Formats: sequence, C-alpha cells, structure tokens
Amino acid sequence: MLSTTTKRPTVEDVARKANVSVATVSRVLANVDPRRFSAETAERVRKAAREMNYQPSELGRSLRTATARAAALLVPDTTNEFCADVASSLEGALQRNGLSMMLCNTAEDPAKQDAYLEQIESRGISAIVLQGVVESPALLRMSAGGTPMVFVSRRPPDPVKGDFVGVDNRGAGADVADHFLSKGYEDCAAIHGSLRYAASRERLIGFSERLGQHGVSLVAERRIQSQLTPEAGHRHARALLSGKSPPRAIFCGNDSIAYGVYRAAIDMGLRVPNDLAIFGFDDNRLNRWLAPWLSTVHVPVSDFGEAVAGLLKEQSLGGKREPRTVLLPHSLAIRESA
Amino acid sequence: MLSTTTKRPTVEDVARKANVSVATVSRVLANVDPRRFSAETAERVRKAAREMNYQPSELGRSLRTATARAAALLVPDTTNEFCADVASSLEGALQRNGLSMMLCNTAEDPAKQDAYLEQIESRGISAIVLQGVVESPALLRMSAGGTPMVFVSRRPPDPVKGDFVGVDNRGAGADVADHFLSKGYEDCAAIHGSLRYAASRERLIGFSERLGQHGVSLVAERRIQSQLTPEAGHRHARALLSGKSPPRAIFCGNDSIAYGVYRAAIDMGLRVPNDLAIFGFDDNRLNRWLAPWLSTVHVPVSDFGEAVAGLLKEQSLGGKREPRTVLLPHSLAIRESA
DNA sequence: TTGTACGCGTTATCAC
DNA sequence: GTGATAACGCGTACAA
Repeated sequence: MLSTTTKRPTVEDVARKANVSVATVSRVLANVDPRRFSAETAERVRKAAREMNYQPSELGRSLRTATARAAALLVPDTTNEFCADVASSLEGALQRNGLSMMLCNTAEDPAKQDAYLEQIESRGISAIVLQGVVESPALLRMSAGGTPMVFVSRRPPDPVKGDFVGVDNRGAGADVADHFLSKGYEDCAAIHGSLRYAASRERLIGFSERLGQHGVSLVAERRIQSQLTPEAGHRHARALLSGKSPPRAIFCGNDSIAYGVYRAAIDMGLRVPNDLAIFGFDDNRLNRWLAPWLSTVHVPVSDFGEAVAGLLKEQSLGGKREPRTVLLPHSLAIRESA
Repeated sequence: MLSTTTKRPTVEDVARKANVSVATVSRVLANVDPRRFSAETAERVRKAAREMNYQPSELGRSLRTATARAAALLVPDTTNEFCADVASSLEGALQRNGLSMMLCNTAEDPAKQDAYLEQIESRGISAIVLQGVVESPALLRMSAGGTPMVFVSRRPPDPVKGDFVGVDNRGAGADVADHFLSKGYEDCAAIHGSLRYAASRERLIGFSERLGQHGVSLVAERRIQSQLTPEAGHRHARALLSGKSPPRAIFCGNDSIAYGVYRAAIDMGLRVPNDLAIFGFDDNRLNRWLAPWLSTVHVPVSDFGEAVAGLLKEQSLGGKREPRTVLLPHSLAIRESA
C-alpha cells in the first residue's frame, strides 16, 4: 500500500531491519575503519539501507559533528557575469568534493555581508568563499575563528588574512599599459572600481605605475572611480568624453564597465578604436558572441572553482598553514577595440 | 581575555545569564505568544542574548522542527544569463522572507537533479524551486510528499503537478509569428529547445500554429531542435544558412541561441535584418548594452523572485490548494534585427 | 507566567 | 566486532 506521507527512515529503522544496533549502522554507512565491523554485517546493513531507500539526514549529522557539508559563496552582485561564472565553476567543483553550495548576494554592503556570515555560522557551514569581499565586523571575527575561508578576486581587507585565488591584477594592469604605450595611446584614462577593493586598486596601480615608468602620468581627472556595472560605465564615459579633453583610450575595471563605455562611445558618434580605444578586464564568456571586438584581460574563470575547492580541502585538513595565494594565469586578449 | 576559539553561546548559556530556564529563552527569542512571558523577563533575556552576541543555531532548530529555513533553486545551466537573473531575483526575494538559498546546477541531467533532490530532502530544506525541470524519479516522489515546490519557466513534466511561474509561452510564440507575418517573413525557421521541455514546446507550437492559421506551414526541416546555448545556435544556424534554401527569418528558443545565430550570419556575410531577420526570447539584461539590435520577447525576469516567494509562502501555510499558475506579462521588444 | 523533560537523527565514547 | 548510551542545540507538551 502506498502511503503518501511515509516518514523518512532513520538509522533506527535500518538497524531494526538489519538486526544490528544503530551504532553499527552508522559505522558501516559512514565507512569508518573497515576493521570495526565484519564484512557480512556490513553487507546486511547496506542491503537493508538500500531496500528502505535510506538516506542519512544531513541535519542530524551536521548537528552532531557541528559542521554541515556545505560551503557558502558570497558575491557582490549575482547579476554580474563574472560572478555568475565564478558561482558556476565553484558549484561544480564543490559538488565533486561532496559539498553543497549556498549562494549569498552581499551587494557590496557590509551589513548584508555580516548578516550572511551570521547565518552561515548558525547553519554550521564549514567553508566560506568570498568573491569580492567588503570590510565588515563579522568578517574579522570569523576569519580568526578557524572556519576554512578563501578569498576570490579581491584580497581580504587589511587585518584579515586568508587564502586567495585570483590573477596578478597589478601585472595585468601593467600589461595593459604596455599595450597602450605600444599603440601610442598615451592620452588615456581609467574607469576603475572602488579603491577599497584590492583588485581594483592593484589593477589601477599596475596600470598607472607602468605608464609612469614611461613618462606618462595619469592625472586625477583621468582616474575615475565607478561601480562595476555597464550603467556606471556608460554614465562616467559620457561625462569623460563630453568633457573638454576626452581621452584617446580607456582602461576599464571590468568588462561590464567596458560594455557601458562602448555604448556611450557609439551613442556619441565615436568610432572604436579609431576615435576611442577601449580595454576591459575579465573576458566574460559572452564576449565571444556579443563583444568579439573587445580587447580585454582574459581571466581563466572556469579554473577558479577547482582552485578554491583545493584550498578549502587543504584548510579543512587542519594544521597550521601560512595563507596561500593561487595566481591563475591571465593574458591579454587583443581584439579590435584596442 | 580574548580566547580565539570561544564556542558559540547556546540557549543554556543565555538562560543561565538571565536567570531563567531554557524554555523561557526560547519562547522570548522565538517571539511566541507574548502572553507566555512577562515583559520584564523578556527584557532580561534579550539583554543577555545581546550581550553574549547569541545567535540561535539554525541547525538545532531545523532538526527539532524538521524544516530548514532555506530554499533550493535548481537550474539547468548556471552560466545561462536568464538562469543567473532568475537566481538573483529569487535570492533577494527569499532573503526578504527569511530564507537562504541553495543553488544547484542540474545541467539538464535527471541523475544530477535526483542527487540534488535527495540532498535537499536530507537537509530538511523546506522549499524547492525548479527552474527548467527535467523528468526524474525523485521528482515524482517528492512532488507527492508535501514539500512546497514551484516550477519556473518550464511547467512540470506530465504526472507531476505544482505551482508555476512563467510567461504565456504559447501566446508569445504566436505574437512573434504575427510580427513575422506583418513583416513579410513567411519564409522562416525556428531553432528551438528540446520538445521535452514544456516552455520550448509551447513557444514552438504557438509560433507554428499562428503561422498555420495564415496559411504558412513550418516544415520539419525548418524546425530545428537545439541546446539553449550560443554555441548550439551558431552551429545550427551555419548548417541552416548554408543549406539549399536558407530562411529569411529565424525565431530562436532563447536569446542565447539568437546570439549564436547572429554571429553565424555575420560570419557568413549576411546582413541583419536585410538578409536574415532574427528574433530571440527572454530579453536578457545585457541586451541593452551588447545586443541592442536584437528583437526579442521581453520577459520580466526580475519579477520572478517575488512571484515564486509568494507562492512558496502560500504553500507553506498549508491547506489543500489547486496548483496555481502565475503568468507574468511578456511583450515584444521590436528592435533592428526583425 | 515559568520550569522540567523529552525528542529530532546522527556520531562518538565507552563498555562488553 | 558489536551494543548501549550520551551528547549536539533547539522547541514544546506538560506540569507547576
């Protein structure tokens, strides 16, 4: 007879059916030391479990072991394509390591980030991945508290230490500067993300330092701080390009900004790259189809997940470690726009 | 003195500090019937909790109540922009309703979907949102089991019933057909998603039926089944356009396909819309910046989250309900490409 | 209005 | 090898 609301079987049910104690069931199914139970009982238990379609409750296990087999990913903007790709890559890698993923949107807001960190703690979640971290009180507290933690893209804000996965932002910025110089784009500007974010800061510093080494200085009016969205890029580009001395080239903090800048240029009747050169950062997956013209720094985002998962595994093995940094190789994707 | 690994305080700690029993603490903090405790004890408890920075363990609560305050979102392809936008919209709406979100990538694979459904069950997760469901054994079992469940975009496969949030796919397909007819694009084709997916099926049926009503028949060679990616769209478009009778216009199953079709057309030296008209579906957020030329069916994706959250809330209130359908308004965004 | 005591499903510790 | 049993942190029926 089919009852619609059959309760899930528990260890106890399996134990009864297999004629053993709950302890044995747990031992067999958790696959501890195979010397701790005989092969035949093991078979009996497994058979019973299979027949009742038993699935251990992750809830019970989590409570007992004080750790849920899940990781939380905090991103600053779920709709940003780069973030979405990181999420995708990480979700796959975590799944392969037996971890579920909880996705949290911090919207660059320290309060929201803290609220999520509290929730994460109260759920016993055993690993935290911060893609685009912001400074916040709970972050400091938790980073001291031993939960495995990996920072992606942006390095942790100052007192906080932790593993990092990203690219050599400074080097990449310098590479773009080299390219601009080789093209004769001395008359250039940068529309970059907030300097409170390490990644944005490093990209800008690498860029302007290299320019400086060749006698080109990036004056303050040519360093525009912006949100990392097409909307913001569009707005700032309009202002910049309709000013009294519009630049010949713009280095953008990410591809999203570059999309907005491009649109602004087109709207204003400028030709890219003849009138304005544009350089992005990230090389979003969709570029191949929708922005094949965009010169940008290629970031191997699909490799981020595995790198992060690897570090989390290392950390969970315990033992004192120095914070590690994994720098994935970037490259310049030189296309039409610059 | 600052201990680095202070254990989290529990109800018991708070109770001791406030000189009450654990029951009282629980009652006060859960905000049950305010008649069940005096205002002054309540204040004492809250003060103690605040001072110790007490956060209830969601794990303990979940185990006790057999329901975690979280929802799972299953998507067929995390990197698809439409899915990402649904995820973003839903995450916000859930958060406002006090629910966390677990993100699961099924990759259109029934086995993966089932693995996730098992996990979800074992975590006591109280709500399931399936964006782009596929048919699978566990789905049938769980849909009978009372867990609140909402289907997004694609209606549930046949024996399964459940609430639905999406657009009138059939009507939208017909609208596109009308537009094609008004433009004189009788000589057209469709590159659509798998017919096993209700949404793809309905879009195609609406489109071809309306054409048929005007004496235009969409022959089999002009109905191309495709994955919902730019890569697949590109591949199929190349084949179609280099065949002996290339169509004058193509209706695509979603914007991703349309991006690939567009690229194929450009690569082959065709002008859009002069040589080939293209119509998409979804109106991805990025279109404004990267594909402002794409005519497409606008879907109000940012409203999906609230709609889903609303249905989940209704369902969790219990009581027998007939499956509800929420159809959000679509519209044709007529731009250059068609 | 408050407190005591039990149970949610699991794993770990101890006996045997 | 295996079995009782005690936690984990919480909510709640019941008693006071």
